[in-house]
Amino acid sequence: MALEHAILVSLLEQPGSGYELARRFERSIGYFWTATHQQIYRVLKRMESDGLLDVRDVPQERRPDKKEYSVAAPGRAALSGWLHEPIEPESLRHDLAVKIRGAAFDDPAALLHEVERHHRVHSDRLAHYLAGELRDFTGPGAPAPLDAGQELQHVVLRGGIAYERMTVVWLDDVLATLRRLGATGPHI
Amino acid sequence: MALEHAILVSLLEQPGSGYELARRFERSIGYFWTATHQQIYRVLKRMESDGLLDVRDVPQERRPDKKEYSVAAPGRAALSGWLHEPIEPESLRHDLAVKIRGAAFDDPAALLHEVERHHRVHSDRLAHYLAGELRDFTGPGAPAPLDAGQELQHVVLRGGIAYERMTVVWLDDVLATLRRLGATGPHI
DNA sequence: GCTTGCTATGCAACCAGTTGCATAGAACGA
DNA sequence: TCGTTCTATGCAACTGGTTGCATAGCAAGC
Repeated sequence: MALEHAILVSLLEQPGSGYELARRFERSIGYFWTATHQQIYRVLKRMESDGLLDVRDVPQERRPDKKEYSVAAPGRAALSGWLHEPIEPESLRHDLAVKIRGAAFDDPAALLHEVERHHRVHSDRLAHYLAGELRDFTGPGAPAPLDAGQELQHVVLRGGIAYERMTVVWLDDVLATLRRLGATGPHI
Repeated sequence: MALEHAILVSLLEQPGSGYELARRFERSIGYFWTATHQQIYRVLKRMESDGLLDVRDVPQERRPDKKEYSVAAPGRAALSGWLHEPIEPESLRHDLAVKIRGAAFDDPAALLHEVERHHRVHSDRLAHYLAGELRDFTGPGAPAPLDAGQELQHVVLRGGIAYERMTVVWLDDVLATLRRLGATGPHI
């Protein structure tokens, strides 16, 4: 269950509430792990009752109070244990690829709009990541030299950038292929 | 539920038994979707009772009999309907990236073996995909010209190749970063 | 004769994650 | 004043997927 571990890493980097975690999962952590707020609240509750996390009620002005979570010693130990366990290299779950192969049994050209939409989303993500890299790591306002944590965050972000760049190039290839098939003849 | 659709695509490309599907999911379809045999048998049963698939008992010599599934008309219609629906661009679920960020709170150098192992797995997958491409699409024994279905299978395979190639390059980057951190000083 | 491995199918229990819904105070704009 | 958005938390029901286990025939090798 890697959500637990992703939460431990995120809370070690910076303690925060469930709501704040959910927003982080839409941004930086979300580069490589996603979670909804429901899932996060549930797991936080379980982790706290398991003694992995500490909670602190934080009254706030002009907005609802929040519960700030931080990592307790057993949480840190649990993360460390996980880090020393081997994990399976992940495999893809790529719906769009299923669709592309399925298009052979339908109209390939009908997929064009869908693929173009995915192309836009991945281009946007790439631009977003590149802006983040400039802001946090390579731009003039970035800290230099980076500490170990920042170096590791940067190399993970470079992975996200490489993934989005690769995906955009591949989707160009897919679009060209679909157009070629649509132009040269009917489908099966 | 994309497993249903992946099964429909696979059975349209070639009818087969649950066991054969499971092996395909370890190979070509598994480039972009994974499933265990238990999951496949269960879904096949449901799809058949929903009328999406036809079954045929096939007695075999020298090995147990099998049930050969093929796509019925409603199954084809269901696939077509899904192809015309938009889907969400997928997001990553990358455990290793969580580990890498987590290494800041442990010993970065301890991750080296793990990352090297992943590097080997992805290098092997890349070699495997490239061999498949040569065999089925670009080598001397490959059909030419390709039909629409083969063109689409090829473009999906090119996606898998691009993914593995990108991953191998990124893991080189990760290894260099971990070694640099291990060499220059202690962790947090 | 025994073990190992391959083909072939399946059940049962569990777990992670999604979807839909609910609540509630405060700010903000039409 | 009314609807919308943002912060903040949560429950309940469901679904998709994993894990562990079971069965059974046949082939190959020791």
